[in-house]
Amino acid sequence: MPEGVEIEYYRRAADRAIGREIASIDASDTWFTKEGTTQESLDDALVGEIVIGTRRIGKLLILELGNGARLGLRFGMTGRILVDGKGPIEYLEYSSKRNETAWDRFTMFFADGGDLRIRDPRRLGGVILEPDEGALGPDAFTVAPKHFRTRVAVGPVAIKARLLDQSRVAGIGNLIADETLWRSGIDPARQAGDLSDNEVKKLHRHLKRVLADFVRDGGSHSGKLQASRVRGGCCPRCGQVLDRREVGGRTTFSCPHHQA
DNA sequence: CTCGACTCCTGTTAGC
DNA sequence: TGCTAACAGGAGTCGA
Repeated sequence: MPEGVEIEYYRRAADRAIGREIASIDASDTWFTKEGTTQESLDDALVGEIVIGTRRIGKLLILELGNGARLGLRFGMTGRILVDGKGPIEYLEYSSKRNETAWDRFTMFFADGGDLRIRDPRRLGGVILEPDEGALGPDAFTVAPKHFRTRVAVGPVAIKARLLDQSRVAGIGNLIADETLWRSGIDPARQAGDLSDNEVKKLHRHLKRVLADFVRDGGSHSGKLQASRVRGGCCPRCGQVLDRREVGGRTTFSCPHHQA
């Protein structure tokens, strides 16, 4: 469930790596290194270098190194970041509440004795040297209304599927999408291109509010809809039993009464 | 190019 | 009690 909101927390945590020298890398889980990245390529590019910055595009966290190298970190659905043993999030919705060092899939050891690691029970995350940032759309936190309209509100695809498409706008996951559509009063299955100008504006406005609320309240599980995202759950606004469907390949909850 | 269907990963939980 | 099957969702691949 880490969505753009959680990755922003992770990025802030990763800021604690800035200024520190990388002594060694453990990328021995070869499933976790993606797109040709290997233990050897990481050793060559990173060991002895200093972390000089962090960035985030959608759900992709990027560490910038003194030699110009970039390291991309992905967290899948259950991945957490730990810096010097501490993480910004204790446990994730839909993930284990246990903490097992066996779930550490990637570790960056610093010369000062600390480390940065990804703890991911389900191994859906990954590590990519020089990730392709061009494949991602503009970040959901900063996307302008104009870009939101031209990239998202087009075509016959369900609006929810569009919101989840990282190449359109990056950072929206299942919970942010459901909460935003619920607040906007828009049915997730509506064709993206059929939304009125007013609905598109409303959607964009609510997206920004949802992101701000989720950052303030602790994560993507902190929405008003979240407690009702269970079979038989009722709409917090009108009390109707929520629809549970699959839209855009994801479990989707929506109110049959006020989302049209 | 677009888009739905399928696949991957594995801990948790519902149900028999 | 112990087992199995369904479920969770991010993201890549494939074929129409």
